[in-house]
Amino acid sequence: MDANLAIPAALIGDPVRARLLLALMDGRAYPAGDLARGAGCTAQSASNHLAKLLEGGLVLMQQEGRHRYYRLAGRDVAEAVEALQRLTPAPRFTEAPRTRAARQLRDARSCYDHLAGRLGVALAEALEARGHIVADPDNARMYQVTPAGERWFADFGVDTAPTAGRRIFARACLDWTERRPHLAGALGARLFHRLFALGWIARTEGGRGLRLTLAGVQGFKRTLGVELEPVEETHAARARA
Amino acid sequence: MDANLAIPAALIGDPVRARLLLALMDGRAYPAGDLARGAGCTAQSASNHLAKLLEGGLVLMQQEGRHRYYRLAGRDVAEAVEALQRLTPAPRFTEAPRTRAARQLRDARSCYDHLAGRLGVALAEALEARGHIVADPDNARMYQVTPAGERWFADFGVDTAPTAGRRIFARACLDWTERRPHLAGALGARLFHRLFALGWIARTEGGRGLRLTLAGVQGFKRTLGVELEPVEETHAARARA
DNA sequence: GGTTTGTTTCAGCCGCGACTGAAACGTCAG
DNA sequence: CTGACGTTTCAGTCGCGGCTGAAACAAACC
Repeated sequence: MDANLAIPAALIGDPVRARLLLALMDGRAYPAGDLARGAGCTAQSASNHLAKLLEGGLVLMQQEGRHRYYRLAGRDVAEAVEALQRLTPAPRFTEAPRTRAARQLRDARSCYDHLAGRLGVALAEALEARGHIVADPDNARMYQVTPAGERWFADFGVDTAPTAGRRIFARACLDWTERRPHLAGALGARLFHRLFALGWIARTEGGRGLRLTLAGVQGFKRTLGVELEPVEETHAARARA
Repeated sequence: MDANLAIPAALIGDPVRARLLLALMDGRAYPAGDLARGAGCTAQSASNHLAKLLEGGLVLMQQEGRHRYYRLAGRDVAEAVEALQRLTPAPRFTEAPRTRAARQLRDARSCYDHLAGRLGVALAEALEARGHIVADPDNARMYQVTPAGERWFADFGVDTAPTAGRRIFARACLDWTERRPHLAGALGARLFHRLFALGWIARTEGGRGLRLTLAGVQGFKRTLGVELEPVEETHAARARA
């Protein structure tokens, strides 16, 4: 009956730790140094904070050679972070992010195990516009897959059979930058992996974000009739090309 | 892109503020002094903390004479608190709460706008055992209402029409003390109000909890065939009777 | 083996924020 | 008006916890 929820809340309540957790929100595992850079703090500081997060059970760690990879402890942690994000006031007249990396992150990123950012929102809205998914009238946080949508997903190579793990199937996850929903849940995760397998999206070089490839631009145009712009590449990647 | 989720998290991260928020989790409004007593802190301390919660937008305040009533700012706040509660380690071999008030709270309480505690879990399990609701196979956090359930709810005086507000209809809310789901969402809220209107449950005197009345014991036996024990009354209420 | 890199540990400093007692303020009752 | 009550404000103290630089430690590379 005690207020032990204050423990995880206080862990998330430190700005540096919050940034570390946000950097981990894509569900992947990163070495401590990368996270320190991503959170904009020194290595000692990150190490200290990550140790606290580890002890608090919010992250997991596995040692791999001389690297220590940290990742979110589970979906519950990601959902708590999202729930807290929803309590922040919406940035109504926000300016465009200055750095290219920040812009990439706004444009397209992975959110634990599905697609997020402007691309994620655009995809969900395209699917909805084409009648493949509809917002659940009873539940603002869910999509329903229409019969036409079932066929589209099947053609696209995404299984729409209910999940065995009793996981939310087609969740409408409120995008933290766009403040509009994108497709999450088991269906969102499957679609994300399929897009990856098709080469329509790719991890950005060094960055935390995702990149819509030229194949993706053409693919989305063909299958959904939606015009998207390829995400700008980094200097390094452009130089190499 | 900044980590402003740290602000609400830090607000919840203080043990006293967390207790204040837990005391408000039933969704009702309480004067500051009551909350101070409930959280076990001085009036000054509570006032200070409540001012911070107010500024952070986690609670709302309305002045009524010389009282200032505080209540949760909305469902989002309650859901964030619940999400954080899920990150706390489950008390596996917890001892029975010592005080009568704490025991009442464990037995039956309201969780923002629906029934929780042992009674809430027992009710959800009875509804599930009778086949009125089933756990959604695709979504661990949702119930589905069966055709038989539709009839039962209608007979009981609870409307099962989808909600206009696009709110989650039959949510399975993980009970924080029992660690098992109870019925939440719009359907849970309607059922809660109906139970209240029928006089099957009542607010405890002075406490934060709920009381299963004798009418409730008989009613649950008759309509669901489930044997429940009336929640013990307080000394004061017993003396008055 | 020596060096470099990734990461943690340690000790010290420093500042934010929570707690306390006293006092002020507003409202209601007589 | 006076007193009581609920609540907030203020000033002061104090301790927890984050930051920093230096050093230790471990693994990999030459």
